[in-house]
Amino acid sequence: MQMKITASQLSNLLEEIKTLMELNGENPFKSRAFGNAADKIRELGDSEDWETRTRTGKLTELPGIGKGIAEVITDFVQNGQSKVQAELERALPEGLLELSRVPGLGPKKARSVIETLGIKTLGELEYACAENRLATMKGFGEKSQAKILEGVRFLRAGEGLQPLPVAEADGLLLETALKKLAGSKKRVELAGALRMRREVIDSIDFVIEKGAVEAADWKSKLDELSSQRQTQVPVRLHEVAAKNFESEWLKQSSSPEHWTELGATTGASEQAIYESAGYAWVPAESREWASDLALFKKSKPIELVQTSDIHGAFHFHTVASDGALTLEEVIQEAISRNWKFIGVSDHSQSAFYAQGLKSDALKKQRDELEKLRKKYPQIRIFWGIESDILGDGGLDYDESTLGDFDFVIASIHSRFQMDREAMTERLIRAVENPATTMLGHLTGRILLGRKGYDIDFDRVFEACAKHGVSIELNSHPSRLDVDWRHGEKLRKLGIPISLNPDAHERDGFNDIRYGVDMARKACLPKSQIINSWNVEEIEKWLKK
DNA sequence: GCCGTTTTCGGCCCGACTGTTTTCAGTCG
Repeated sequence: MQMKITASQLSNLLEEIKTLMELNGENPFKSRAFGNAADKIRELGDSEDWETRTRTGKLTELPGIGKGIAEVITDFVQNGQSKVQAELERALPEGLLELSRVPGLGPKKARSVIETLGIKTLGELEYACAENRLATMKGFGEKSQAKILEGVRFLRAGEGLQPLPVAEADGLLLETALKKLAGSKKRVELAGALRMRREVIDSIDFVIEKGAVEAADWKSKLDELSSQRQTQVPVRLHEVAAKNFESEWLKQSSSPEHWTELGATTGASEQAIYESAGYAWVPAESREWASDLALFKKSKPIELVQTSDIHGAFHFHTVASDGALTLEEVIQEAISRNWKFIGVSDHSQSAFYAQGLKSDALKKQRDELEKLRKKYPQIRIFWGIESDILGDGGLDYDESTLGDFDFVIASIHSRFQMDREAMTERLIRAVENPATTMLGHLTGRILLGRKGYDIDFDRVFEACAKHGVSIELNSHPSRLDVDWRHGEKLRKLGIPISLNPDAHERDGFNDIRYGVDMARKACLPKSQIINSWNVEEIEKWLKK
């Protein structure tokens, strides 16, 4: 069966080849070339017809794609697999791919662990750490062993777990298949963690009407779909009689705490069940804490933000630092979404790894921005910077440079290893800086990849409230940081929350929907979400 | 591997940190 070739298939392939080359110790510039080509393809997306471009030999017209990479792509498009990728995989020592995922273990050290200790799996590595065998190896010691052990435990906890967007794609695939099997007479609905928009998904749940599908049919359908699925997240079907469908659907789309707190169990619809208990309908994503239910009292339910309330957003990177779009392209994309405002913020000078902007680059961007403001009067363009928070809590430019921006996002990008007290002080100092508008990705966590650093949230939140500093809800699905679980504190302190895509490419604009999901999970009122404010309100707030 | 040119080679982003070492390799962002 011929499947349409998508940009994400191709960029994933090239990205994987890049990783395999790194692990194989290839020339770093060569592997980077594959990474660059992957970025380019992702950036162009499916506006390109990749099959036609491949067939007609026009791949090399794209910058970053030369003869070599065009051959790899052609091979993949024609044969559905890549010889280069297969060869690289063959050349790789067993276990290297898995072990190199551990924070602190790069290609060199992972290889050394495999060769010296004969370790091939995370489980073996964990055991070797417990046995103190790593610490005795050349180039390793007590501390690196402890760090690696922590990394292994963190990764193992993530097995069978997937980030929301990845599991969501599987969920849609399965939902379509299930509904087709069930036909129009029997109901099938998505429930569980996916319907609740949890940031990490541990199972894909459906509530189905009794007799909707035969177990054997579903099993063979699942087998058939397994090659198209991107995850091994377990799938669960909850079968229920038609008369109890709504109540079961509600139960399977709520936390146990929420379900218990609600108390009511029967009704013709979810809405009716909530109403009979004195509440307005609660969206599934907001059914987490028992105490949040009170926010939905029928007399005066909380108004949550929705995607249609989003008039704009802050935190976009451009080609001036590590983004893929030019300043003008970012603005045009915002306009195409009917946004009323956009806040661009490239990296600051200390962010070498991301080509942070030095003073001449700042001036250049500012001049360009002035021209674009005239050219696109239909949108308010805020000029900002994502300033690194330095080790001592200071920001990255002098006071007068910082004063030129409309807004400043203060973020930590280095020195993650500080203890709780030092990190808390560092953040508070950044909050106290009069130039700071908002705190970026508060804990630096990478979901399923890296724990955030430990801070005293209460103290940081209180400092934000005191100094009128907003907190970013970084909407990249691997961050979703600040965590929605802090919703009650943020609500009580009334700290303005900014749903920031932190976009480095066109696709990143879409991530804001995950920010909306998390804001709804946090039960933050719409009025607290900066993106829903009109331009005058934002300008007034920024002036303060 | 890609690119660009003063074109067929040489450069491609690089600084900080960590833990190890006893002057630096490896990892990270």
